[in-house]
Amino acid sequence: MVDAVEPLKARRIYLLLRERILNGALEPGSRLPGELSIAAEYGVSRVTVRRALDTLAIDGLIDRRPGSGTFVQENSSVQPIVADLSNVLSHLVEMGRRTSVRLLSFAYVNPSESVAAALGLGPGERAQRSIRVRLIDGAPFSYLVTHVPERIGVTYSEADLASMPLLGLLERSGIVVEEASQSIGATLAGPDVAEALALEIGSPLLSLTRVVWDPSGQGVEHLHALYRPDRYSFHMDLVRTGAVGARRWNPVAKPSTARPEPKKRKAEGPKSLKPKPRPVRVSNQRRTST
Amino acid sequence: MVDAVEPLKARRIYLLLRERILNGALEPGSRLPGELSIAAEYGVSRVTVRRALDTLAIDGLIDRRPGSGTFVQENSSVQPIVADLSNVLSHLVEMGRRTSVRLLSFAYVNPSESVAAALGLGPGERAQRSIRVRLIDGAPFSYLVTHVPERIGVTYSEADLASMPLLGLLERSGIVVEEASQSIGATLAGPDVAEALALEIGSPLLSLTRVVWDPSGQGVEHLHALYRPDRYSFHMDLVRTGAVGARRWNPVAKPSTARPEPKKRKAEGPKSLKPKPRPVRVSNQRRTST
DNA sequence: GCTACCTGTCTACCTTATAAGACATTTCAC
DNA sequence: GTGAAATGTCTTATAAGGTAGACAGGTAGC
Repeated sequence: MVDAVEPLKARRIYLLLRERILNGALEPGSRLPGELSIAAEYGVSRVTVRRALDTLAIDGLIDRRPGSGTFVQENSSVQPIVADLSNVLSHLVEMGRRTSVRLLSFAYVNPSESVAAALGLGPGERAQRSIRVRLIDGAPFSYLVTHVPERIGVTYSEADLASMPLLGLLERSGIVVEEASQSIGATLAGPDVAEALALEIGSPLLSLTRVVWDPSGQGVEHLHALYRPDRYSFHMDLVRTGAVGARRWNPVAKPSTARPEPKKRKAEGPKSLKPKPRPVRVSNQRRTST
Repeated sequence: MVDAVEPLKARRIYLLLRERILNGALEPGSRLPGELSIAAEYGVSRVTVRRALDTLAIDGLIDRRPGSGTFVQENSSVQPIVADLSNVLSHLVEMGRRTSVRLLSFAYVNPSESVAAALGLGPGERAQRSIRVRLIDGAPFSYLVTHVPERIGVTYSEADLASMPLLGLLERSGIVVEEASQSIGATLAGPDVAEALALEIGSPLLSLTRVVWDPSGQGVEHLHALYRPDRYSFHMDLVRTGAVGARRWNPVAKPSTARPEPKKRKAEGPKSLKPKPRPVRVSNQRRTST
């Protein structure tokens, strides 16, 4: 990694500005505040801001014009892959893009206490741990650490894992996968993950932890996944249900068809991670067709 | 702001050790190598190692015993609030905890292009923008930026917004809220958000963007929410449905009763009864800074 | 042309991180 | 008890990151 290692504050500001540019909060073509304004905003000196801007310029994210200002490059906003939460597995195929997997690690280990508890393993019981990185069009976007009870893990090989989704392997082995529970959070990239995902240390990551059970309530898979938010985000559609006073949102069970591929990409500037500001009338269509 | 942000090498070592602790490579209760050994291992001075260990101690991940050694803490994980995705609004009340709201900003503005597009506003059409911070037991955990079309925003007052949920206000005003679309990602805390959430600049945040429509397909609310992942995370239970070859996950429609927070952590014993795939809370992710 | 504001560049100075030790104190195995 | 090894607490010195300000030169609005 070329790294260039800017010091702390400069790097932090670099990451923050980069984030705002990539997710569209700073619209392409627009002018950044002056270096002195940025310095004041973040409470640092102008030199430090300039170091951050230097790196952004190297990245090709900004265009600095002496006398005029610093501008966000036009093409710098990126549309992340969108994973529909109700259809977690098949979305990648639907996107019609090429994904591949790199298997970083494969071993039988004594799992940590939290993993053992989640899977319902007894003390001393081992688990197969694998670490994989998923790439789309050659670019890594997820870092997956899975634990599977040893007795289940032995039903497939390391080579299998490098070429097939884990859930598919489990089902091929006759494991019935029925229920799962997952939570979503955020964290920062540590050294290993940063390198695997081609990120700077300290970059933000989406974090997903999922435990999968078979019908008997026996844990069959523990997944800890980290996603690059600029390349991957979760999406879901909701409908409002329930009587007045007890209303709540329920997820829409969508058919597993592909989402209409976005044709244009300009200017949408998805605030944070909004995948596609989604044509407003779509809800109309769906409603009438339902 | 207490964090003191260790510098480069110390931070790198902190992150490395932290990762090894969190993913179980360093077993809870076990002793770390001596400070001098660690220093030699990473090629830094002992002072630097000690700084990293200081931070780990503040995080509660290690226990330093003079003369004896440094040990990995047994558990001590902070449980964040858990928001069930299918019941996003009411979970806070269900938790039986006191939440309050601080209204930071309230104004009618010209929305950014992306917000205008999401809400279906015409050019020049204004929107009411409010910025609120939610606190639980006095501790801030979310930063909410909402945009509402001006014609709808005028149906309630600034004081209303400071005391009632926005969706409640909308429904009180006769707006029928029917569909929504949201996506979840991760980002870094900028200066204003960091201050509002009592975080360091550059801390990781969960990001949620939601657009709500009425039955006619007209956008009524655009929400951009940022959550402290150490205090708030999303959770969902899933079931596997569909025929072989077209299987996918579907969310479980749960009754809106409160979930007893599972404090158990051990093997769960005989789980012959399958009906309750109770979420075994996995303390995978931990706060990273603050 | 005048002016205000921007980036580019440089200098001098201060603060902090890191290194490399010395030394005290505690713990634990023997 | 003794001694090895661990953390806690200093010191001194060097390196690196960050600050503050001045100044040159370009650009654009008036």
